[in-house]
Parts: sequence; C-alpha cells; structure tokens
Amino acid sequence: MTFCLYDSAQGRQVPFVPLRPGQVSIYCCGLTVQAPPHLGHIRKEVVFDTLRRWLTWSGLEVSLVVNVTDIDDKILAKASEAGRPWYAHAYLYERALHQAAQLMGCQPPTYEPRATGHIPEMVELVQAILDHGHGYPAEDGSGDVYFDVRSFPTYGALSGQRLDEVVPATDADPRGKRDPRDFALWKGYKPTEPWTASWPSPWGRGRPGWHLECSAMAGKYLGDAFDIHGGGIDLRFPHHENERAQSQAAGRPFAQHWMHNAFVTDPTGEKMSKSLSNGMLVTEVTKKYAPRAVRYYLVAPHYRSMVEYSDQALTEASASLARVDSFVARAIDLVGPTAPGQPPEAFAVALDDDLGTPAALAQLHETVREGNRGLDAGQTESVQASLAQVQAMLTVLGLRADDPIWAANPAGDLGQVVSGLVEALLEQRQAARARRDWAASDQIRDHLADLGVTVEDTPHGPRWSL
RNA sequence: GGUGGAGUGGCCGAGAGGCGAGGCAACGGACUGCAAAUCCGUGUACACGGGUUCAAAUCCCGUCUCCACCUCCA
Repeated sequence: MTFCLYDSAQGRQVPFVPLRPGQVSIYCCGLTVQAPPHLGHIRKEVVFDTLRRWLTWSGLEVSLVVNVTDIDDKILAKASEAGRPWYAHAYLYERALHQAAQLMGCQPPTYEPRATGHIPEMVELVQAILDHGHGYPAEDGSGDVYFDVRSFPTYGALSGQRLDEVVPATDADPRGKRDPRDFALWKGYKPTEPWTASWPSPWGRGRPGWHLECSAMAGKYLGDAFDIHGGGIDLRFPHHENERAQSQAAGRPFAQHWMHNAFVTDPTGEKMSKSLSNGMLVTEVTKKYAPRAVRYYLVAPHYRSMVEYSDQALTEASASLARVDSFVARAIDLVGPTAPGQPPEAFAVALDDDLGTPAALAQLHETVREGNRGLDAGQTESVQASLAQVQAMLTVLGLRADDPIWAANPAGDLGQVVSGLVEALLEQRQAARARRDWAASDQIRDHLADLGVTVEDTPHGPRWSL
C-alpha cells in the first residue's frame, strides 16, 4: 500500500496510513438538500466515488459515510419560499441528488445518515463539549448554545486561519455570544420557524447547528477517530474548522486526513452558486451529453484543479471516451467478453499519487493504442491482454460501459427492435456492396447516419453504433 | 485587509530543474470501393520582466491578470 494523499490540513502530500489495517473510513460532507444538484455538486460525488473505487480495488475495505443535511437555515427559507413543508422540500432534493449520483455512475455510499435522524447524538455531543468547558448556553434566554472559540487553542489550525484574523462579517446578530467568532452548536427554537423543525434538549427546544450535525454523524458511524474527512474546498473554513474544533473539544481525535475537491466554475470562471439557476444542472447536462461522458469529463482533471465548464470540453470528453469504447467493442468482437485483469503499473502509480486521474487516463489511452495496434495486426493474445487491462482501468474509474449502474438508460426491449432493424438494413447494404453497387450501399449508410447510426466497415464485416 | 489557488501549444488538461503526459482538433502517410475507425508521422507551449544554474514551464525577486475562502456554499 503506497497510497499518498494531499492533506489539506498540512498543505502537503502525505503517505496514507489507515488507522485500522486493511480498512478505510471516510466521511464526506454531503449536500444540504435544498435545490437540484449541478455539475459542481456532483463532481464531489464522482471524486469520492473514484477514491473509494480505487481504495477498494487496492484491497482495502472502505466505509464511505456521506451525510444528508436535511435541516438548516437555508432549507427552512427555501421551503417556505416554495410553499411546502421543510421536510418535504429536503426529501424532494434528496431524491434528486440520489438520481443524479446514480446517473453519474456513483455507487451508493456505505451509509447515508440524515441529520434529522441523529438529534440525540447531537445533543449528546453538545453536552460533551459543555462538559469539557468549550461551550456555553447563551445568557440571553434564546436557547442557543455556542462553542467558545477562545477556549480552544488550536482553532484555525485546519484552515490556516489565525484566530485574531477570523473576523466575523458585520456580525449582524451577535445574540448571546461572548465572542462574535463563536458559532452555534444548538439553535433555540424561534416562533417564526416551524414547530416540526425543533426537538427537545436540555437547553430547551431547538435544532442543531449545521457544523455540529456532521461531527455527530461522523462520530456515530466511523468512531471517535477515522481516516479521511472530505468535501468541497469551500467547506474548509468555517465548516470543517468548526467540526474539528467541536469533535476534539469533546475529546474525540476526529479525522486523520482532510481531502478537499475543487469546483466546477461556470463559463465565466465564477463559482456556480446555488442561488443562480444556470444550465449546469446534472439533469440538463446529461440531456446533451451521455452520462458516462460527463463522468469522464469530471474525472479527467485532477480533483484539486478548478474546472471551468465548457461545452467544447464536454464534446472533447465524449470523443475521447468514444475512442476507448470503440477499442473495447472491437476487442470484444475479436476475443469475446473479457473480465478485468490487473491495471498497468503506471495506472496504479498514478492513482496512488494523490488520486492522479489525469496520468491514469493517459495510461488508459496508451493501453488502448497498444490494443488497437494488436487489433490491426490481428494478435489475439495481445488484444486480450490489453482488453483486460482496459476493463480494469475503466472499472476503477467508474467508466465501464457494461457496468449495470449505467443500465437505467438504454431503451430495453425497444433497443432489440432497433438493432434488429439496423442489422436488416446492413444485410441489404452488404448485398449491394457484394455486387459493387456503391451508390445503393452509400445510400443505406447515409440514411442510417441521418438517424444517428454510424456504420464502419471492418475486415470482419460492418460494425454499427449509435 | 488576512488566507489559499491559478495563468501551459488552435482547444481541454497534466507535469514541477535535464529525453515535449494524455486527449480533442489540424495536416501528411498507410489501410479502405469511397468513407469511418485504426496505426505511423508532424508542434520550437509554459502571463510579463529580471535573476540563480552547465540546464528553468518547474527555483528566487518583482510586476500584471484571474479565482476561491474569511458570511450560507460541492
């Protein structure tokens, strides 16, 4: 095991040593389900799905816990705007997220806890923080409970912020805070909020603070100490800083490594914002490009590199993937379906180096070229070897065309009808070619092309694809 | 103001002191009835200005531009 990971707490790449040999525990901050997911949101799912696939392939037993934040300020606000109960609003977008993740070929996490299902654990954690002297109930009778930032000496260590530099914006609502930098562990019930969005606690009725939710759920499912905590780079401060502070303040070691993925920006180079409705919703993009091509597009740049959305890049990704698919299809024609073998050494080296998918993809294309050479030369054994390697690499990257996870899309029975019809036409075309009637032959090919069916002639007869 | 990141050939996108990752596009060749696909070949790219070095896209200094975080955020 030589896996290395960039740890954003240390700002450098470090060898990854699991706490429990042979096992990896990963907590990844999920979405606040208040709007449909866009490409940027789903990039996070794809990155951690790929990480998980690679570690699993490497022989580790991976527990991936991704929470669903189904109660917070924004959900209450958006639900109220939309005129539906907050829980229905959250559930609606939780389902949208699941659909998008499946569309992108992401395997479901090991477990996916909802914040609202873990109120007792959160209350317990708040109590533990108070017991350790790192929090206090607000003295203004609001029912809020705050984390005492000044009592926690290493606050800021994760994000590289010095405490004196952490300046809260305009602190419009200092409420009962001792220090404006203190953040809410528990939020007292407000009559303006739905009663259903509040739970009993020793400090009165209320709901958990956002940061607290993750600390409690990570602790419950992965233990006081676990291997990797992940999420988008924007969560580093304050969310993850606060999570770390809370958990450690309660005497839990918490995450050993911090892993943050970069954004997908919109075509103007600006961060996709939840508040802006743009055409980069997963459901929109996958209307224009095959879901696998979108995954390829997301997996091609390094996870810590910012990606600027562009239609051209998506088109190029589609072409790139088509090259790989074409090899796989031709190879299977020659040697039959072949199970994944071992990926090439260079591929493993690339992924072990901080999940270096760009170099891994370069190796994929090298192997495809090798395989194509074999096909040209009719060398069955070398083709089979290349195919096994390619299938292995595609499996790890979540890009195998025959993975059942993509099966939701094809047309089912209708697909069989289509292929029957295409093949009937191709038989006629072959007959025309046999009598050297090129005009008739080309007419059939053009006709099929108009319908989106590409025909290629090979030494073993015509091949077609949509 | 504080913190962090980025500027690479027509495009996307890696790399981070020394044989020009990889893909897309383009051009030439092979193959093909013609195509397509495939293979082979073709590029004097690293924001700008200095410097260090035998050698710099990669290190140092300075400048410009862009982005993110510091407030909810993948």
